[in-house]
Amino acid sequence: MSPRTVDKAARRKEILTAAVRVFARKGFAATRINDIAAEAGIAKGSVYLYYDSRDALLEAVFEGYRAMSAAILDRAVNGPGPALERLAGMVREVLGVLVARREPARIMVDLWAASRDAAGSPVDMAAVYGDARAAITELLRQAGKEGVLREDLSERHATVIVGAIEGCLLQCLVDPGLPAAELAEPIIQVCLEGLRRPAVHTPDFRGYEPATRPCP
Amino acid sequence: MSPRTVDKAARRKEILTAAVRVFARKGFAATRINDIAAEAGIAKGSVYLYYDSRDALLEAVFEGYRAMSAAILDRAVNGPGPALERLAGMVREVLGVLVARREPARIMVDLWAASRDAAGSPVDMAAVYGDARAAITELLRQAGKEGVLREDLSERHATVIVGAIEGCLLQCLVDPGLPAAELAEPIIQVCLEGLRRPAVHTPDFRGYEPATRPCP
DNA sequence: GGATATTGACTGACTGGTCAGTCATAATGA
DNA sequence: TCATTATGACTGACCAGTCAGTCAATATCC
Repeated sequence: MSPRTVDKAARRKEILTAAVRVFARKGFAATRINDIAAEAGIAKGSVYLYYDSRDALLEAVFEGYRAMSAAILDRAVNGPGPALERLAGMVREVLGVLVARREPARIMVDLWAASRDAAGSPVDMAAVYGDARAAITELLRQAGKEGVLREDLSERHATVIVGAIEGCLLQCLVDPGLPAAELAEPIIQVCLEGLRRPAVHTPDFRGYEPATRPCP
Repeated sequence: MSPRTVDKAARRKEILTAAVRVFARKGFAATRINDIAAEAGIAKGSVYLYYDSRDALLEAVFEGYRAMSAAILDRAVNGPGPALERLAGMVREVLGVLVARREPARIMVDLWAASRDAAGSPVDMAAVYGDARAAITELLRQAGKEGVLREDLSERHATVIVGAIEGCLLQCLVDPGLPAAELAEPIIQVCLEGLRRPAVHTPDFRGYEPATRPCP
């Protein structure tokens, strides 16, 4: 190589990219530092010139994921247009990412498991889910202002929406036969129809109140 | 006769119970056979008198979970009463199990990750999710017969419901601050309201058709 | 009863292998 | 030359699984 002329930041990124590829292929637990070094085309010792430890590498992978997640949420919360359309768009985007690049999502499961190990784990899944809940709670607040929601909503409902998205992702990961792309619309249908302001006339026609619109 | 006989099956179960406790406490990856032996109050070597390997123990834990899961689903599918009420009851039961005994669910995440490792893993999460989807698809079919559902439903919607339940479970596991018990009703609200036959009068009052019920 | 033999559940030190992380040495360009 | 970067053999810790040996409970015989 060319000592003194290497771009440290670029090299760090190369290693990180290699690590993501190997993690996705073999799973975090089964990945050896040697595998990552080989994937990056360098020696094992060199990995340690750029990352202090295996855990530091894990943390970097996690941060990359979290940044991607945060970007998607941010665009949904602060974007233009009606809030519910942004929510629907976000669901489509998340499922789309899964279809386009399975690695990030696949790795998340390993991170999940890895985070269980030590108390001082660098991977804080609670924060990731917390961010997602906060974003969707905000979207629901915006939609509420727009007057398109039922009025008995709480943050619990945001939890359910986050859960529906995450749960569908997991199923798609476990079972590659599931059509991830085609789940976006059912998710939107189930969630949003359940969130829209109920019709004055309830679905089963009990409680029909003709007096609210007197006949001419 | 044999000089001394122990109840092999009972001892197997003791070890399994100990394993579940340790897995729940430390996570599967971080659990040593020694830990399990200590928890069961026996020596390490004795564990191998009852289970061939660490993986065999993992498989037994998984089968126990799957049996519990299957029992809940079976009761919902074949129980008495309207299908949607059984569906709602099942959601309450699943969340209730999480509240009462966090271990089984917690372990599932580890099993999830463990299943990623080898191709010949004893843990088949795809089958677990597949069973759940099949059960809920059947519940929706029953509910459809009862005439209480929208008519454009597919198995995809069952996937969303499974996902919502599973996703909420995960969030509760990661973040013990979340009130698992209080999520059952929001899940039911979001899912079922999204599934019921839409009112003739759409929520935004466009398409209002007073002619359907003529004034006296 | 009690002396002796038999059984098999149980033990834990040991083995063989794995792997994260280290460091002495080499290579390279300024 | 010399500072910087790269290397890969090496180390020490760790752990799943083994197996030769222990011992308490039972069986059998006198």
